[in-house]
This record gives sequence, structure tokens and C-alpha cells, in this order.
Amino acid sequence: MSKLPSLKNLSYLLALHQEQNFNRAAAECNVSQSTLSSGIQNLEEQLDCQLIERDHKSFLFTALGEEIVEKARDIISASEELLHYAQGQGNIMEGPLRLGIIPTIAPFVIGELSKNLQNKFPKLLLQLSEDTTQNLLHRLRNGELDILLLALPMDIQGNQKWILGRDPFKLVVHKELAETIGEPVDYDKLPDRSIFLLEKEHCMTGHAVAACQLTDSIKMNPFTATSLHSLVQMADARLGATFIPQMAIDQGILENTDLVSLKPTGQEASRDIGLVYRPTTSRRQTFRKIAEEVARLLPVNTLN
Amino acid sequence: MSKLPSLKNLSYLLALHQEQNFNRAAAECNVSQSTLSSGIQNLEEQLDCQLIERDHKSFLFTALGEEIVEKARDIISASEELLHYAQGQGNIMEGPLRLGIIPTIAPFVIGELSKNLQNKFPKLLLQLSEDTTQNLLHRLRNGELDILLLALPMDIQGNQKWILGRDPFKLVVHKELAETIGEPVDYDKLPDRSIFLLEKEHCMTGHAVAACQLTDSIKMNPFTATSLHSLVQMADARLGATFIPQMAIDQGILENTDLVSLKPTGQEASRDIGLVYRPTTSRRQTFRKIAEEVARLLPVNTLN
DNA sequence: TATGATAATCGGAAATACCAATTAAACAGA
DNA sequence: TCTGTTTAATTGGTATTTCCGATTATCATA
Repeated sequence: MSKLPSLKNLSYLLALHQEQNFNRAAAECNVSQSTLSSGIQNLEEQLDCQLIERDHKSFLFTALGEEIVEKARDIISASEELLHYAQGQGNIMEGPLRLGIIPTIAPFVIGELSKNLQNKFPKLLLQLSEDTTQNLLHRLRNGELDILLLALPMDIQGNQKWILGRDPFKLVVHKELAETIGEPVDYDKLPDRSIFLLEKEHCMTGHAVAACQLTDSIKMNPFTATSLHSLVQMADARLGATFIPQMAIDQGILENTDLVSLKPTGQEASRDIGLVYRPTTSRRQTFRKIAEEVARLLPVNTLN
Repeated sequence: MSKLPSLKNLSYLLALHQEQNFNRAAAECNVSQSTLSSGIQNLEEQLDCQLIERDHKSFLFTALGEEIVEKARDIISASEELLHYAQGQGNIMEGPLRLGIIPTIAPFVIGELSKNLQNKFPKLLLQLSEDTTQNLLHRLRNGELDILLLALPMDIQGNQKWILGRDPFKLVVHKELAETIGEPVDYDKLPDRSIFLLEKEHCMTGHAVAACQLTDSIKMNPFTATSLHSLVQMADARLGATFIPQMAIDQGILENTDLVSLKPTGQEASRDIGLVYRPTTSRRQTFRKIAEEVARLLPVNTLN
């Protein structure tokens, strides 16, 4: 059996992959450029394969090198996790936890969530990060984040998920318009191009359109907002209607407006809320407790 | 950030856990006893926690130590996997694959399976191991095996599974008895204590009883056999009836006998066949290909 | 043609990993 | 009680590895 690669050399490889430059990577690792350089060569020798193609001045990771980087990342994070776990005397709810949340969920759960986690697990260091689904998935993949709170269905690539609950969509309109529409909503009674949605980077747009059976509807207005709060403002200014998730309404997003919420067409007009994590994680138990805490905050809790 | 533990020291810890003795563990690792001893001390210092309780002559792993061992095992196997992957130039169907199979499945798939794998993936080194479900799960857990081919439903502990397909049960009787019974089988037409089953270590007994709605039946004979071939022999000697899975019949287990197979009571009188693996594995893709190969050999393939 | 940036290489120093031998303790048997 | 055995820890010295600083080689570009 040949010798296992050292974690040190694997971490050199990760740094090099991140920085794409020997000097910067060496600085990152607090070693000299020569050390890092020979570390990489050492690794290539041990693994008996070419990780980077050298081009005298620059270099490029080989396909195999990229794959090794992926695997190395898992190994390094598992080792870091072991270290933290041991140093925390086996307390799984201790130390940093990097949670990514999409913008159409974050404002409506992070307040309550961090308060509850702080109470129950005072040694847990929750680090929140708000970003689009695609960016979050990328950051989960490269080890920048530990778990993601996303809206589903969604292609979560190679990752794993727990469905925590459902979040119904409501059609939100000015109260003067509400009477002419009725429940469940008949979209035909709305003027053309009077439904405002978020820009397409937000997965909520697709979810709302699908869940409320609005596909290709002439009713949609091509203008797109960047936050739910903007949509609320626009509806309140009688520019049209919009879809708002129940969790936002529960958090009082319609307070101090003249808006009312109606049940949209489609018997399951809702999005699923799920927690997504790397399949290779060794912190399932920790994540599970987080899942339970988040699920308790959702309009409909379906965590089994 | 404190320094990561070295893979070397982690492997010392694993060996010590396995051998429960410093000298033997050191021999296992091809190092001296003193090296291993200081390696462990070193590790405890780095992790800043007590892994074993020393008692001057002997020692005992602490609870935390046991948990660290689990995590260390995952890290070491991921590292070994990375090494093999790299050395195989990224070919995931290369190198050793340790597959555990229960005795009521093994004889009826391994022939075809190893032939097919040999053809498709000539560099794959399939290492088969036949054992009871409980033993296999234990050996999967401690890293001795990579994947298990089991009959389900079954408590697979913390592991993950794919259901590959179904394997129907057939009631097997001597042909002279068959006419008096009819299909689907009316157990009342069988004499009391005339159904023979495997000893209870074999999960098939429970599966057959449940699937064929035989719970607590007076029809069962308390004698238990240790293999399906014994059951066939007994039925052929007109001692009674028995249940045999379809895959065994397909492989000709009834050839050269005077037995016939009847469809038993219970509309889904079958067991599921599944592949079980550690949730922390980094070889899902490899396992998936194995799953596909196995599924093709089953009487009913349900792998999605 | 110089200049600056890059990664590889080289030689020596520092850190470490390792072993053999020894010690210390516990135990079993005479 | 004495003795030999088994156990893990300790010690001291050696071999190996790791790391750094300096240097080199190559290229882009000013």
C-alpha cells in the first residue's frame, strides 16, 4: 500500500486551486513559495498523477487535478470538523456553522432563528450569508458554506436535502381591487400585465408561476423587482397584483399597507422549504437539529 | 486555527481501536510501540482532549475517543479513496471494491455479477464477502466493507440505500402435493408444521413470513435449515413445503428435483433487494454503477 | 534589451518521526 | 513473597522530513 497523501499537502493544493498562483497560495498557507511548490510536486509523486499542467510561466489544473481538489476539500473539511468536535469535547452544537439563505426566505426567518439557536445552543456560532440559489450552491460546493436554506423543487446537483415544510403563496392586491376578484382567484378579472414578479435570478418567480398555474400568462408584467418589499410597494401603489409567500405575510410585510391577500388558483399553491447539504458531510446530526429549528418557524411544518 | 491532526496519527488511533493493544497496533502499522504510543499522545494534545483512559497496565477508549475513531475512519477511507482514484487516473471503476452479500442472495447473483463486472470494468477488483445482515452492517460500519447487498426492509442504522428491485417468494412443494393445494396457495390445505424455514439469523425467514402472511401460523415447522439448498432437499424428500425466492429458482435451484413452485398468498409476496453504503462515502458514482449491474440481474428491476 | 513576475531548484538548518533500550507498573504463578 | 511476563510510557540518539532563503530559468512586456 502506498503512503497516504498528507493533509498539509492537500491543503496546499486547495489553496493553489483557490488562488491560481503559487505565491499567493503560499502566503495563504503561511509557508514559503518553495515549500508550497515542492508540496505540490510531492503530492503529484505520491498520487502518481499529474495534477497541474505547467507552462513555464503559468499553470492549469488538469481535469483529474480538479477532481482531486473536490475530494481533498471533503477530506480537509472532515478533518477540521473532527478537530472542532474534539476540541468542543464532543458537543455537536458548538463552533462555526455557515448557513446560506436565499433572499426570499432570509428576512422572514433569520430573526427568530438566530434568537432560538442562541438560546438553545449558546456555543454555536451562526454565520449567515444571503445569496441566490445558484451562488449558494456554488459556495456550498467549494466548502465556503456548510448548509443552505432553499426553496424547492430545485436542481440541487449532487447534494442532499431535507424538506422542512411548505410556504403557501398568496396573491396580494390593493383592498379596493380585492372585491372584484374573489377567492379562489380568477386571473381573468385582473388587467393584462398587472402581475408583478421578482427578476428571474430569484427562484421564487418560477415557483410562484408554476404553483399558481400562471405559465406564459399575458397577465404578467415584464417589469421585475429585486425584493419582495418592492413588490409590496408596487402593489400598494395600485400598479397591480403580486405573489407574496405566507412567511413574509406572517412577519408583517403587509402591515401599514392597504393590501389584502387572496388564495391563488392551484390547490397546492406553495413552495417547499428545504435544507441542503453536501452528501459527504460528517455533520448530519448538527444539521438535523438546525432543520428542526427552522421547520418550527415555517407556515406548514412537514419535517418527519 | 490549530493544526489539523495528521492522517498518520489518525491511522494509529484506528489500529489501536481495532487491536485494543499498543504492541499489536504498532505491528499493524509497521512502526514501533513507542512511535505509536507517542503518536496517540500527540493526537490527544493536538485535539486537546482525552481519547483513552489509561490505567497503568491497560486502557479504555473514552466515549469521545470512540466518536473520534468513527470520524477518523471516514477521513482515512476518503483519503485512501482519493489515492486510489488518482493512481487509477480518475477511473472510478478501478481498484478494490469490497462487497458484502447475505447468504440468501449471494449464490444466485455472484456468478453472473462478477462475470459482467469483469467484462465491463476489467480493472475493478471485486472482493466478495458472505455473511449475515447484522455482521455485514457491523463490518460496513468499521470500514471493513464498502457496500452491502441486502434484503429489505431492514434497519440499516445510519446508512443509506438504493432499492434495486424485488424478488418474489414462491411456495415450493413436491409435485404430488401441488395439485391438492392450488393457486394462490391455501395454507389450510397443508398439514400442520409442514412449512420449513431457515434459522432466524437469516433475514429471509422474517421477510417470507411477513410477505406471505404466515405470522404465527401453526403450519410452520420448528426445525430450521441453514441454507436454501437444504430447504430444497427437505421439500424434495416430501418432508413438507418451503419458501424459495424467485432468483434462486431462476438460477435452477429446483433442477433435478420433483418440486414445483406455487404463487403464495399475499399480493406482494416478495422481498426488496437493496444496496447499502455509508452516508459518508465518496464513492457514490462507483456504487451506482454496481447498483445498475445488480439490478439487471433481479427478477423485478425497480432501480429508477 | 532591461524589467518584473512567475515557478522550479538547491543547500542547509530546523523540526519531527522513529527506533531500541529502558523503566514502571500490574499481574500471574511458584 | 519472589519472579517472570506483559503492559504502556519514557528516554536519548539517529534518520528523515520539512521548510526557508537564495538562486535560477522562463516568459511577457515595457
